[in-house]
Amino acid sequence: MSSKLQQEFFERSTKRVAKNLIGKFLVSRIGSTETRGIVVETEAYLPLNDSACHAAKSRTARTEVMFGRAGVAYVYPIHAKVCFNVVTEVEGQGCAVLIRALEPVDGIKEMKNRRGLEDIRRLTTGPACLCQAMGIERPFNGVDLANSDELFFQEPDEDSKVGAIKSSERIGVTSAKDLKLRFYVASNQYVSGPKRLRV
DNA sequence: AACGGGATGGTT
DNA sequence: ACCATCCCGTTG
Repeated sequence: MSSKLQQEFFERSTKRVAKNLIGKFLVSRIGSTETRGIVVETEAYLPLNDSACHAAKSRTARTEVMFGRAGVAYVYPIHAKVCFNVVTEVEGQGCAVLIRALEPVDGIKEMKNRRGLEDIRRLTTGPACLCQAMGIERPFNGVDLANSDELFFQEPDEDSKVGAIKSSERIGVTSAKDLKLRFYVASNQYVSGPKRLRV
């Protein structure tokens, strides 16, 4: 029987949560539609000494939920889209893990509808893409994922062997470039990547 | 009130 | 390489 990840899972170090979320399911049940994917790429945004973390600059209306309970969704708008994070650590720190890519598992037809395209490789590769595919929109900001039936993480039934996890610099950030806080399944085709595919 | 920069993504 | 798009924090 697969189980919903609880608050304790998220109330740990941000880096550890980012790593441990790899291989878990992300599930959305909106209306009669269920979509599900395996988390294959995350990024940690730390409570201290991380200038790329939204909460590091200021505690404002936008970042308020990052200072709340672990396990709560932080959904923020960017470039007319949204990205989805889960808040980590003990309350009041201001940190979260960004979900950057999923491997689609269930509800692929609905994902295609929401994304308006057929190519399965492009459904959930990228933080804003997966939000659109899963139906995650701004009202999900502040939702407690441990106590929601609409959006939550789930432990896979069996050991869903996901490949080796690697780390790298985070994508798209303009500060704290040196921190290797992106985690991804190296062999997975749904992992996103820097635009510039330089070697 | 206005300004400018994004934890993006799609097109040229 | 370029830019559509729009929200939000900052500044005046």
